Amino acid sequence: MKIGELAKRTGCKVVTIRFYEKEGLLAAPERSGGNYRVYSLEDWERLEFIMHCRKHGMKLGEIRKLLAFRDHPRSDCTWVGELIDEHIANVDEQIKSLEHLKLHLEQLRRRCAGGQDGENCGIMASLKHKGECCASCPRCVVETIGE
Amino acid sequence: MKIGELAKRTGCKVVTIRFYEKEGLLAAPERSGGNYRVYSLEDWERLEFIMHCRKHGMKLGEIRKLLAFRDHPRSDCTWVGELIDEHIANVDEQIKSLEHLKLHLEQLRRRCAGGQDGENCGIMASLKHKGECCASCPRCVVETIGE
DNA sequence: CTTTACTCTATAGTAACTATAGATAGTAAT
DNA sequence: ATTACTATCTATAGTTACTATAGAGTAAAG
Repeated sequence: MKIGELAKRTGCKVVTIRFYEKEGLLAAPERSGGNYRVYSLEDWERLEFIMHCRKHGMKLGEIRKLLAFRDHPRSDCTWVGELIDEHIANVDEQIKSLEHLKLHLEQLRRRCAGGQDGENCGIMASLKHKGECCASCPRCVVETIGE
Repeated sequence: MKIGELAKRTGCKVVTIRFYEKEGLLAAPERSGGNYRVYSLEDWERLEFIMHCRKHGMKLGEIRKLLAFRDHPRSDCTWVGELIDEHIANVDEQIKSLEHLKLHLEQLRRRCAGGQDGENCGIMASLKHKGECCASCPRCVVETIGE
């Protein structure tokens, strides 16, 4: 299987496959007579593993560790669960932060309905100061104190 | 006002201020005898504007446009509101995506309670395939069709 | 006068790719 | 056999918004 076929089967771009090789996530595969990369089914499976990890938002460094564990699966797997826990906490934090941001943006949006010039646009004016909600919403208060 | 003081007043790091200057968001300020940057109150306000935009998740390119508009506020501001709308849509999409990811991660987490080796860890096993939910949850079905 | 803190420039590194240029290989049609 | 087209190869640079580092000059305090 050449790189293009592997790309098609996995949905991973050709350049990205080469990139993963350079990064040491995939081993350098066999080469054909014409110096083309030739992949095995194990390579395919390994790439799928990598891609599923990526879909779960894992970093390449973390995936490297998981692959190493996969290659030498002797020791205790507890850290794997903890890694997932960390990710969940992380994702949670991101969601909260984005929801908060959304509030601010919606508030900002209401400041101008358009059709003004820059001097009279409420959005432009609001971008000079902190949002109105900052004094009252807990997230902003914490951020303000933290400054 | 030297760069350190501006940094303290705004909460923006010294290096970041210099970076914004290099990127053309802040004009190159006056220099003191000893070649130190000297900032005015206008510079301060401009930096605050930039930082508030950043807090709203705007990209430097977008901020550049907003600053240009601020500098020449003749024309119609409608695009500013549309820009905010785009951001809101964007943030919404990110939230949905993260909530979906969280589901997957929680499902993954339940596959192993730890104390196994790599061969018997349900998380490691699950990372070889797509998550269970993929056949039933709308987001995954769409992604699967898209492949 | 020395120490300490601040500032300067220039360069490289971060994450995870993406894009580009130029060369080579394989395949299909003429 | 020639042409055209596609896939592959390598190496390098660009992306975003900073961050880190090195090495040197400046200012303020003791």
